[in-house]
Amino acid sequence: MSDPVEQACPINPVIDLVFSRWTTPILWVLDHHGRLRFNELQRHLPTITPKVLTQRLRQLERDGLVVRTYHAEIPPRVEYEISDLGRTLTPLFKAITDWSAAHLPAVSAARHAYDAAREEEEAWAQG
Amino acid sequence: MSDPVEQACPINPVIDLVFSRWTTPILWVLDHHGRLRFNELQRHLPTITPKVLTQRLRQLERDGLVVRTYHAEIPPRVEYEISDLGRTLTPLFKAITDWSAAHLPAVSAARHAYDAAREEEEAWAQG
DNA sequence: CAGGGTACTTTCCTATAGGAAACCACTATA
DNA sequence: TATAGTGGTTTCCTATAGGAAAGTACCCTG
Repeated sequence: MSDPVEQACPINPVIDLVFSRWTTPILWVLDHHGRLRFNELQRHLPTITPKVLTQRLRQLERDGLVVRTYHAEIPPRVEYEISDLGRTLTPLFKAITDWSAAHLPAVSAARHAYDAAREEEEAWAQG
Repeated sequence: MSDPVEQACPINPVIDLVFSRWTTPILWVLDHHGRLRFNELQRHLPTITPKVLTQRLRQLERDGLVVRTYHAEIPPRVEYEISDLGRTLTPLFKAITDWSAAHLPAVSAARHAYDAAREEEEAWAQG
């Protein structure tokens, strides 16, 4: 509570936790496909590198959002799945996708309007 | 839709929009204090630099989440307020703070457990 | 005439995240 | 014998975000 930013905005800690780069895609995939092995996950996230995938999975495991199961077979097999705690995020994700469906077009329109206005200003300044 | 990551996770565009660094604190402050001037905003976000504040405000304005009103007085006066579109995020923010209140302690506990397990492993490997 | 307030902009610097590519030990398969 | 597949690790490199500090143009106040 000593951090004034967190004092001003209680959402911040959740952002670091859930909405940092690659964490939501990983959770999303695990939430929709069940337990997956490392390479299966990689196939679902085609542009992620193994290094970063490992990093994010470790972080998610440490935060209790993902469960890692190591099978000491030959060859070794590792499975990742979303935890019960991770599953409590599902309604949040739904709320976000709903907002997205409802309001992203408006954002897009706002951007176009803003850019058009700026262009007009520039043309006016020149002509 | 050509980006495979966005295909895998419809939440991603919203993250770029709303949950990138400083944007939620700014929206949060504007949502709770109404229209504010540049320096007032700065006072509410004590650690933000003017450069970054300007950058984020421009971005939020472009995305239609914040309205900037310029008063051509002397000295000039500028006011920022959350837009109607920005206000549609309020229930989302509430959902996130609710989740935070309910589940952040579990995350914290998971971290401690993970760290403790790692320490134990190391001690076992050494002794 | 110095100093302060407004809303920024500009310059410079640095820390870090993240990507590319190679590597690792092991085994089954061809 | 060579190749592929397992789940990563290691090294190196770079782009960019973001911070610090100073500057800007204008005016008012003392």
